[in-house]
Amino acid sequence: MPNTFTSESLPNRFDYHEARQRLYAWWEEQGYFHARPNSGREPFVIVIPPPNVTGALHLGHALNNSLQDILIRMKRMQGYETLWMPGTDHAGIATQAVVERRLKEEENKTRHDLGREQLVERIWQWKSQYESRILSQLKQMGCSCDWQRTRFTLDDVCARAVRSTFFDLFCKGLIYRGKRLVNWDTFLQTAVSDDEVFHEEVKGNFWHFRYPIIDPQPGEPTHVTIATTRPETMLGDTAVAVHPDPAAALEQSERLLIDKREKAPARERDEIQQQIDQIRQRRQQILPELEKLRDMARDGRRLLLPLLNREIPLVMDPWAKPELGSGCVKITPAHDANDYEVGRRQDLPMINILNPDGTLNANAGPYEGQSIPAARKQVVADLQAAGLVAEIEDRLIDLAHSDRSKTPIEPYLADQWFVKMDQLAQSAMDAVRDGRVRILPSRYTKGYLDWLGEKRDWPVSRQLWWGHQIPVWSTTVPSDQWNDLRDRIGIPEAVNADGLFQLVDQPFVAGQISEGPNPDEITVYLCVAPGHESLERQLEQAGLQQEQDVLDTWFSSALWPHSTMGWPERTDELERFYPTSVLITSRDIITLWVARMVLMGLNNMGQVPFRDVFIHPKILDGYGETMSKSKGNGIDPLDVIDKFGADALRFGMAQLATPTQDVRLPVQFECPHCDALIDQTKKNRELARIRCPKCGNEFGTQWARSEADRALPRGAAVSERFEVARNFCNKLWNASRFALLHLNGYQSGPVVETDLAIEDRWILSRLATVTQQVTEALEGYRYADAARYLYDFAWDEFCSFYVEMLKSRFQDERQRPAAQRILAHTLDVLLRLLHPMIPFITEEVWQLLGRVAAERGLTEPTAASPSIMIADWPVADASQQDAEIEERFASFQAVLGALREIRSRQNIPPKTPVDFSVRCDLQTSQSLQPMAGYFASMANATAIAWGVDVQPPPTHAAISLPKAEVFVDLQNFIDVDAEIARNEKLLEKLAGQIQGKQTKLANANFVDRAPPDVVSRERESLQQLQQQLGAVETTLAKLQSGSGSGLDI
RNA sequence: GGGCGAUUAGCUCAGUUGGCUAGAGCGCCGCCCUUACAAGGCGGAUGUCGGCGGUUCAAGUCCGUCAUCGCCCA
Repeated sequence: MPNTFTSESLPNRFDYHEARQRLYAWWEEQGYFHARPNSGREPFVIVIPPPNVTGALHLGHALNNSLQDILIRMKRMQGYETLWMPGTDHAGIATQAVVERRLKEEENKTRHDLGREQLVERIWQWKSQYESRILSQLKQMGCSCDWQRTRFTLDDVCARAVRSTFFDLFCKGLIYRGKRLVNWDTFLQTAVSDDEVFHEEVKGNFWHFRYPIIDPQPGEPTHVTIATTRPETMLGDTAVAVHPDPAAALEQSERLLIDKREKAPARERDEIQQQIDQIRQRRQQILPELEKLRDMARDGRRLLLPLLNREIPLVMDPWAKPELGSGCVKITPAHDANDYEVGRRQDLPMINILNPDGTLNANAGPYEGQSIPAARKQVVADLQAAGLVAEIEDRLIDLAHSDRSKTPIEPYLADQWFVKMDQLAQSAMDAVRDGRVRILPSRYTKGYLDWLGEKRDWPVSRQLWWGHQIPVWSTTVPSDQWNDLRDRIGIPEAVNADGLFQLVDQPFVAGQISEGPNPDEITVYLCVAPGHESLERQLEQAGLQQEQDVLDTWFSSALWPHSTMGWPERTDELERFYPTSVLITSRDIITLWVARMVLMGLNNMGQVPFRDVFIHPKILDGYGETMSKSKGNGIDPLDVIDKFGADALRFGMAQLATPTQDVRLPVQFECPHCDALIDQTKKNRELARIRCPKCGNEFGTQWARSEADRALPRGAAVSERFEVARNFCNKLWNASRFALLHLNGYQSGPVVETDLAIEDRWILSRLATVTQQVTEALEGYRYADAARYLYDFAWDEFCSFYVEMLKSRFQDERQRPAAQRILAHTLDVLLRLLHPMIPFITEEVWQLLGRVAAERGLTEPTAASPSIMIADWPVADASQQDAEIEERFASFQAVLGALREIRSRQNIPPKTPVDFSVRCDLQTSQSLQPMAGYFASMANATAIAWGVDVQPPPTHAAISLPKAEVFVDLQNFIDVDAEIARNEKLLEKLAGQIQGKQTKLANANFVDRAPPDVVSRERESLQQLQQQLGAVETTLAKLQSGSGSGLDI
C-alpha cells in the first residue's frame, strides 16, 4: 500500500459500512476482546445486563451497551485487564409467552397440544435465533465483549450455579413452600409477578347484592347488602365483614377530611366539604344499623350465602369501611388480595373456585365448568330471580391485565416456593449503607433501601415450562405409612424445628417435612445438590416426583456476576475478576435485579458483586412516552447504524447520557424513496403505510400486514439527533484527511521549544486540558460532559483554528517539519481520546496515520501501537497547560471575530481584501502583530497599524473589544445605515449593562460584603464597558454626521 | 396517598460549590461551491430561565408554595 495519500485515494466521506465489518473482524481475530486472568494487570470488569432473548435490541439497549463499551475501551487503553462479560437472559415468562402466542397464531395450537418437551424445544429454537440476532447487534455496535465467555442464564454453567444456590438456601432453611395469592394469567396458566401486570380502566358494573341473615331477631335487619365488581366471586365467599367500631371509624375519616379541607386550595374545598357532609349523613342513616350488625357479629351470627346456601359468618374487621357502600363487605379470601388478609386475620376458610384455565371448579357447585364471564352472567341472573339484587351501577373498573397475554388477571390462591428475605435483604441493605456498593446517581439509593426494607419474601416459583425446574422432589403419604417411607429413603429420626434434615449418609440431599394437603397426610420435600442425577433417579424410583414449576428468571439473573465466571467452581476468573467494577443499567430494574444480585453475591461469594452501580437515563420518544414496539415508536439500533453509522449511534448515545432520569428523542420515519425524515406523530406511528410529503411516494411501516403494504419499501424509524454525531464524525474524518494529505514527507523527531508557534503552544495547552477533563468525566460516568469536551475541542479548536492556521505554515519549507510533527501528535492524542466513543473511525484513521507517520510523539517519538484499541490512554501533561498563551490566543480570536463580523455586516465579499488597524496597548500589539498572516488568511484582512495612538481611518467600521478597538477601513463599501443601526443597538445594550453594574457597585452592602475579588472584577468590567461605550458613541457620532454629507468624511 | 424527577431560545438539551454580559446543536435569516469537509465555512436574530413568595450584597442555581408533565411504590 502506498505511504502517501492523494485527494483521490481518500474519499471525502468515511465509508462506515465497509470499515465497521473489516475492523471488527480484525479486532476479534487479534484477541483484543479476550481477558486473561493471569496477565498480572489490575482487572476492570463489567458484566452485561443480559438482554432478554424475547426480541431484538432496541435503542435503550444501544444506550446501555454503548456506555459499557466506552468505559471498557478506555480502561483497556489505561492498561487494565478488562473483561466485559456478555450473555443473554432466558426471560422465562416473556419468552414462553411470545412463543406460545406464535404457536396459537400460526398453528392454532396451545402448549398442551405440544407437551412440555416439544414446547421447550421450540423455545430453544426461538432463543438461538434471537440470541444470535442480539449478539450480532452488539457486534455491529462495536461492543468489545469477551465473546469466548458468552453465557446464557439457562446454560449448563448457569444451571449449576442456580442449583447450587437453591440447595444452599434450602439447607439454610431460607426456602419454604406456602400458599399465596398470585396474579393468575388464565391464558398462559401461570402466576405473573406484579411487574408483569398493567392496570387499565374498563367499563364495568358495581353490583349490590343482599345476603339473608339466618334467623333474624325482631328489630334486626333481615339482609346485609354487599357490593362487588366481580359477582361470580361470591361463590367463594367465606364471610361478610362489618367494622368493629363503625362510629370511631366514621369519626376518624371525618377528622381526616376536615384536616384535608383546611390545607386544600380553595377550589377543592367544596368537594371535600361534600364528602364531609356525606359522612355526617351516614352517621344519621346507617350507623345505627352498622352498630347492630357489629353486635350481631360479636354474637357469632351467620348469613346464608345465596345460590350455594352455605352458612358464612358475619365477622368484625376494619377492612369493612363504614364510609363506603353499605358499610359491609363480602370476604373472598382466595380471590382478592385484601380479603386474603382478612381471611388470615379472621382464620376463615379459603375457597378456590377457579381451575387454572379460568373455568370454575367443583367448589362453584352448579356453576362448575363455566367460564368466568358466563358464570358472572348466570350468578347475576340467578340472584335477580331470587330477588337479591339491590342495585346495578355502571362504573369504571381498574382492572389488572397480564402484560404478556393482555388478558385480565385473576387473583388466585396457589402453592408457591418462597425465599425468606429478612437476612438476605438486610445484608444487601448494609452493603449499600456502608458504601461497599455505591449507587449513582445517589438519589436512586432511597428506592433500593425502601424496597429491601420491606423484606417481603420472594416468591420464586413460576408455573412455566421454560426455565430452571425447581430441584425438589416430593411425595405425600398417609401418616400411617410415614415410617415406611422414612426407612425407604433414609430420613433421619431427628429433624430440626423447621422440619429440615439431611438424608442419612447422604450430604447431597436435604429435606423438609411438612403437613400434607389433607389431614393425616405428610409431605416430604427433598432438594438435591447439582451433579447427582443418579440420586434423582433413585428418588423417582422411590415414588418421588420433581416439582413441575420453574424458578423466577430473576433467580438466575441474580447470580449473573458470579455464575458467568463459573461459580461454584473456584475458577481463575472468579479469583481474578470478582467482584466486578461497575454495573451499568437503567433504573427500572434496581429492585428486581440489582438488589437481588447484591444479596445473592453476598450469600454465595461473601462479597458484593460490584463496587458501583451506574444508572443511566431512559430514552423516551418526542412526546415523553417510553418507546415500545406495541406503540410503534421504537427505534432499531441497526436502522440508526445503517443511516448514520455505528460511531454516530455511540457518540449520540454518549451525548444523551446526562444525569437526568429521562431523555427525549424525537422519532422520524426515513422515506426509503427520497431519504426525507418525516416526524413521527401519535397518528402516523400507528399506520401501516405512510405517504412521504416530500416525494409523494408511499412506504410501509412495522405495521404492514397486508400483502400490498408489505410489498412497499419499508421506512425505517430513526432520530435526527444522530445527525449531529454523524456530522461530527464526518468532520473528524475530513480533518484527518487534511492531515494525511499534508503529512507527505513527515519525519519523526523531537520538537524543540523554539519550533513552537503560539498556535502550537495553544493547541497543546488545550489538548492537555481536554485530556484531563475527558478522563475525569468518563471516570465519573459523566459521558455527556466527555462528549461535549471532545466535540468542542475537535471542532471549534482543532478544526476551526489549528488546522486552518497550519495551511499557511505548510507552505513554508522551514516550518513544515515541526508543524507536521505537532499535527500528527495532536491528531494522535485526539483519536485516542475519541476511540472509546467512536471506535471505528478512530481505528481507521489510526491505521492510515500509521502509514505516513508511524512514529509519533513530541519529545521522544515512538512507534504507534498496531491498533488504537490497545494504544495507551493519553495522560494530561500539566506542564503544557499555559494560561497566558490561552489568553493571548483568545485575544487573537476576538480580533479575528471582529474582522469577520464587520465583513459580514458590510456584505464585503470574501475575496475582497480589507485593511484594518487596531488600537491597543503595547503588550497586546506585540502578541498579535506576529499573527498578521493569519488575519490575512482567515479574514482576508491586512493590518496597517497597531498601537496606543492608532487613529481610525476617515470611513470605517469599528468594534470595541475588552482589550482593543478594531477599525476596518471601509471607504469603498460602507453601508452607513446598517452601521448606525448596529451601533445604536449596541449602545443601548452597553448602557443597560453599565447601569446594572453601577447600581450594583453603588450598593454599599455589595461592596462591603461580597468577596473582594468579586467586587474588583465588577469594577474592572464596568470600566471596560464604559470604554466600549465611549468608542461606540464616537463611531456613531461620526457616522451620523457623515451620513448627511456623503460618505467620505 | 407516598417517593423521585422535570419545566431554560421554535425543537432537543448544557449550565459544578449562588458571583463577569445565560450557552450548544438543530431549525431560522444573510453571505460564500475558499484546493480537509455544503454532512461544510463565515456572520446574524431569537430567552419576563413554568408562576408567585422568601433567604442573600447577589438567585437559572438555595428555601417555600402553586401549576403542568413524567416515572416508581402502595
